[in-house]
Amino acid sequence: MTTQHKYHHGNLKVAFVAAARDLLEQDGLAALSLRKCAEKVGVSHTAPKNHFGNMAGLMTAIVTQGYSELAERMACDGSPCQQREAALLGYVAFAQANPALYELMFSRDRLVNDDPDLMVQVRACFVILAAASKDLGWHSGTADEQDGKGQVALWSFVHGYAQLVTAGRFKKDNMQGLSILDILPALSKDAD
Amino acid sequence: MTTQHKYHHGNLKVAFVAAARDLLEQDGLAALSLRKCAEKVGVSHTAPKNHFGNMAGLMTAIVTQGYSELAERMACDGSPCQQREAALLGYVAFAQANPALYELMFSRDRLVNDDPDLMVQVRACFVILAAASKDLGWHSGTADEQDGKGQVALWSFVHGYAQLVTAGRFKKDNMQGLSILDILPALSKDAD
DNA sequence: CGACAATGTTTACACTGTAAATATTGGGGA
DNA sequence: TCCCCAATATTTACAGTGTAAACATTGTCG
Repeated sequence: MTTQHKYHHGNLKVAFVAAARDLLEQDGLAALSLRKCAEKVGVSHTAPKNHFGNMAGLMTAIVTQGYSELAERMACDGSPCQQREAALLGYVAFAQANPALYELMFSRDRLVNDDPDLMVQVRACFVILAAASKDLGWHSGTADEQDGKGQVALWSFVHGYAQLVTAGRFKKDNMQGLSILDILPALSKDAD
Repeated sequence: MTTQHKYHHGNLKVAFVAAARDLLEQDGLAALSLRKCAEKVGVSHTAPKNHFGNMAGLMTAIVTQGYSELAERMACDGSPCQQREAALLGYVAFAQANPALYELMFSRDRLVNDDPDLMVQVRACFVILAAASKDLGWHSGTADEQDGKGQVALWSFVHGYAQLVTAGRFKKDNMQGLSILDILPALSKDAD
């Protein structure tokens, strides 16, 4: 009974997302296809249409899960300084652990960008990064201006670093033994 | 005679790259296809095989041209401070003017990453950014250490900013009237 | 218990990249 | 000059892709 094939799979949505993520990290973004996912799950290739609509819908679901996991990786309960370090290290670690998914998460025209679930998870990540950019001391102006600029600056920095690392644009010559905490400007000010 | 169709196109390589870039910025990265390029050029759909080998070869050619243009946009003959400003503004302007091409330029598995021509152009861009990161004053350590970290930091920063802007991850609320020069930390130190 | 919505399958179609065989052209040596 | 050959472009073919429409199965709720 347990392994018996039923006409209704039950939770095909989560099975599809899992299969898609396996294919994504195993063979790369270009090799991801609905039909391979369907074969992997053991279901006809048009089954996902009921759950995701189309390819963009499936990718949006994967990416939404990705942002959720990214938020988990960045979360920290310690001091502000510890929060910042955890967020940055978690961000880069996530990108390195899921490079193909990370690329898809910042793709321009493959996702349903106005998907409500996706927007919620993206916002959750931004909130964590916003908290991590408090009291950076990078900018002048009022406290609000400092916060606004600091948020944009910190996210730009960590995202650019993560993508350039995962895309292989940094040669090892410059990077051996360095983490993002060593590269971030003026972070050492309150580091110890 | 001038518009007469010849069996040998003449300079089909540059014609294909131009057609591909048109399609790229018009319909997005997902809509780029060899067959559409061929139709646009007015040639059979297997013609590019002799020049580019495959899709990755064509994309590599487009991206190589992109890096060349990016270097042009960043280049500046003025003072070090002017060079830095020109490089950063040119970088962001290029990304905003060619968002789909810019995304492709940092794609992971669609390009021939060890292509000699591509590596030359990528390196040229890095050289300009390295010059622009001189005397940033962001890091401590020896001059060499400062330079190495500053190069990685500045490229991370500008690339992350450019991609997050073109990907629409920044809401207008935080960004109205601000340029990257306003966001860069500690750049105002020598800005005036 | 029966209708109905949810879910999955079958079939079909247009489109894509790639390979192999073929055709055309132009240029460089006899 | 002429002919051969390499470069270049075409034709044909094939496997793979996403998507739509029609159909089949299942669970649920009145």
